[in-house]
Amino acid sequence: MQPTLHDIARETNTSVSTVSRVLTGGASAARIGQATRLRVIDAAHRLGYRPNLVARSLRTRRSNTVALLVSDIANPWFGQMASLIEQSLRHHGYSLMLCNSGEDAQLELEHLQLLPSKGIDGLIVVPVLCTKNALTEVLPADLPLVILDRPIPGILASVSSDQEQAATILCDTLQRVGVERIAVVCGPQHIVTHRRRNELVSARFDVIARHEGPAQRDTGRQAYIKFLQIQPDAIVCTNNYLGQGVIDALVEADNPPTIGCFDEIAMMDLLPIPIICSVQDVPLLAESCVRQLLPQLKGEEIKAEALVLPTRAVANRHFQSLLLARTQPA
Amino acid sequence: MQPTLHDIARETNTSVSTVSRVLTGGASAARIGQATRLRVIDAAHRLGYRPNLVARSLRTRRSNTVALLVSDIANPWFGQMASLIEQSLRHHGYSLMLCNSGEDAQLELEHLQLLPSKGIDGLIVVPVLCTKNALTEVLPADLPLVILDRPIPGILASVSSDQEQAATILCDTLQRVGVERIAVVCGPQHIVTHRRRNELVSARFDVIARHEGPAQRDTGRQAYIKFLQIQPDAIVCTNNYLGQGVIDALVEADNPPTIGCFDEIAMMDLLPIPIICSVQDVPLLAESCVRQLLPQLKGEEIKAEALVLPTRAVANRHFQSLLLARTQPA
DNA sequence: TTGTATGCGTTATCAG
DNA sequence: CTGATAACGCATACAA
Repeated sequence: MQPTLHDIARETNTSVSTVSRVLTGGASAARIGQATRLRVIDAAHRLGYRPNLVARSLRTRRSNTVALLVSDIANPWFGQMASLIEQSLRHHGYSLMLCNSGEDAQLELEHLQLLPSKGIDGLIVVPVLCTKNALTEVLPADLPLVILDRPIPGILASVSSDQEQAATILCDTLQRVGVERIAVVCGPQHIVTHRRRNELVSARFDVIARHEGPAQRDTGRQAYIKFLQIQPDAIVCTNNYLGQGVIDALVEADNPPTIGCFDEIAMMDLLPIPIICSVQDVPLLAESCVRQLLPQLKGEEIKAEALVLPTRAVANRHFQSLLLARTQPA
Repeated sequence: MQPTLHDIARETNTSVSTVSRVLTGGASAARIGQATRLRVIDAAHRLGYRPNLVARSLRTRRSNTVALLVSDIANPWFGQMASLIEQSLRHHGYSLMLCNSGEDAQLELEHLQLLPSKGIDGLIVVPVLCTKNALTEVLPADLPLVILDRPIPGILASVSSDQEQAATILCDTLQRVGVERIAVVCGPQHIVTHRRRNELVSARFDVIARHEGPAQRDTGRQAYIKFLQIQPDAIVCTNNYLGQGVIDALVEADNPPTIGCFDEIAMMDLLPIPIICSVQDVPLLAESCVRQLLPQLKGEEIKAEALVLPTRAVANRHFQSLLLARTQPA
C-alpha cells in the first residue's frame, strides 16, 4: 500500500496539512519551520511517498493533463503529430493523454462523453463526425478545446491546413505535366478534409473514376485494381494512407500513372513513378495547436482565431524530370 | 458546473446513496423500488448527469484504464500496435491511456513514476532503458504489468518476438543471394532489440562498417552517406525506421546494395532495390499482450510465461528475382 | 509556524 | 427498500 500524507504525518509527529504544505512546495511551503520541513521531506523520501494524483485532482479540479483524441493513431501522420504535441505540452507543464477514435464516429462519441469526467484540463480533438452542436452538447462549455486538422464551422479555436491552397498547388503542378484525366481515391466524404480535397480536385480535372472507402491502405489497393482498365493520366489520393495503398498495388503496372497525394509519401524519391505531394507543416500545426490551447487553460478569455496554415508541394525525382522535360522541350 | 449525485438526490427527494445505487446499476440497483428508480433515472437524464470518474476512481481504487507506455509513438510500428491494443482492451471493458517516452530514458522514468499515482489499473510498457530493479523500485509491486517488445530478464509477463529466429531467417536469406560483406545501421545499443539484432547479424557476416544512432530516419540517412565509399553487399538495419532512412538516402546510388531489415518496409515491392525483411506479427503481439494482462487485472495470480513469438521473412520483387537467378542459373 | 475541520463526488457499511 | 454516515487522499480556509 502506497504511503499517504497521513502516514508521513504520523511518522514525523506533524499533521496532514503541514505535510501537504511542505510537499506541494509552493508559497505555503516557505512558511514552514526549517526543522519540521526537513523532517517531513526526509520521511517522505524514506517512505517513498508519491502524491495520489487522483485525490489531488478531485480536490483541486486540475490534473495538468490534456487529452488528444486522434482519429487514427495507426496513421503515422497522427503519430508524428501526437509526438510533437506531447513534447510541446510537456514543456508547458502538462502531460498528454492520447486517445484514439479509429475513425469511428460511435467510438469518438463515447470518448467525448467519457473524457471530461476523467478530469482532464483541456482537449484537442481531430473530429470524425461531430458537428458543433454535437460537441457543445456533450462537452462542458468551459472545457478548453482545440479542433485539429478538420475545422468545424463555428468553432474558433482550431488549427488546420488550407485545403484550397493545398489542392491548388497540387492541381497546378499536375497540370504542368499535362495531366487531364484523373482517377480519385478518397476517404469517407463525411470527413471534411477528404470531402473538400475531393471537391476541389474534381473541380479542376476531368474525373473519369472515383473510389471511396475508409482511409486505410487497403482502400488504396482496391481503388487501383478498379482503375486498372481506365488508364487515367494520374491518380489523386486524399491522404497519405490511401496513397501508400495505391502505390503498394502498383507493382504490376507497365505504364504506371502519376500519383498526386495530400500529405507525404515516404521514400518517394526512390519510387519509379512520378509523385507530387501537397504536404502539411506538421510541427507548425502541433505547435499552433498548443498555442491555441494554453491561454484557454490559463483561463484567459482570448478569442482564438481559427488558424489555417499553408502547405507546400513536394515532387519526387521522377516527377521533377517530367517537369523538366515539359519546360525544356529538346 | 456538472450535476452530481447530490443534485439528483435533491431533485428526486431521495438520498445520495439511493441515486448512486440506481445509477451504478449493479446488484444493488435491483433492490430499489421501481418508482423511485425511474424517477432517479429520469432526473439523471434530464440534468445530463455524468459520473465523476475521478471521484469514483478515488473511492473504488479502480479506473478500468490501463496505460500503454510506448518508446516512440511517431514510429508507425508502435502506432499500429497501440491501435490494436486499444481495440482489444476496449472489448474487455478497459480504456487505454497512451503515453510516449520518445526513446528517452529520463522521460520514461518520469512516466513510470507518475503513472501509478494516476490510478491506472495496469500498465504495458515498451521499455527504453529500465532494468528489472529500476522497474520494481518505481512501480508498485501489485500493479499488473506486461513488458512489450523488449523483454527484461526476470520479468515473466512479457511478449516479444524471437530475435534469434528473426536474425536467422534474415541472414539465411541474405546468404542465399551471395551476400558476404555487410554494413550495419543500428539503433542505440542499450535497447535490447537493437543490440541483439546487431550482435546476431554481426556473428553471421563480415561487418565492414557500422553506424549507430537514435532509431530515427535521419540516422539511416547519415549511415548511408557514411557507407557510400565502402560498397557493402548489403546494408542491414535493426528496425524499419532506420531502413526507411537508408532507402530515402539511396536515391543517387547507381549500384544500390541489398537492404536487410527488421520489421516491414512500406511499398517495398515497387522500390527498385532488393529488400528482405524479417517482420513481426503485430496483431498477435498486441493480442498476446492483452491476454497476459487480463488475468493480472482480475487478480488471478496466474504465472505468465514470457511469450516469444516467431517472425517471418518477406522479400520484395527485386529480392525474389535475385533468389530466382541464384537457384536457377541459366 | 502549525493543527483542525471541511469538502471534492463516489461508493460502501450499517442501521432502520 | 432506503437513508445517514464514513471513508478514499488531498488541499485549504480558518483557528490557534
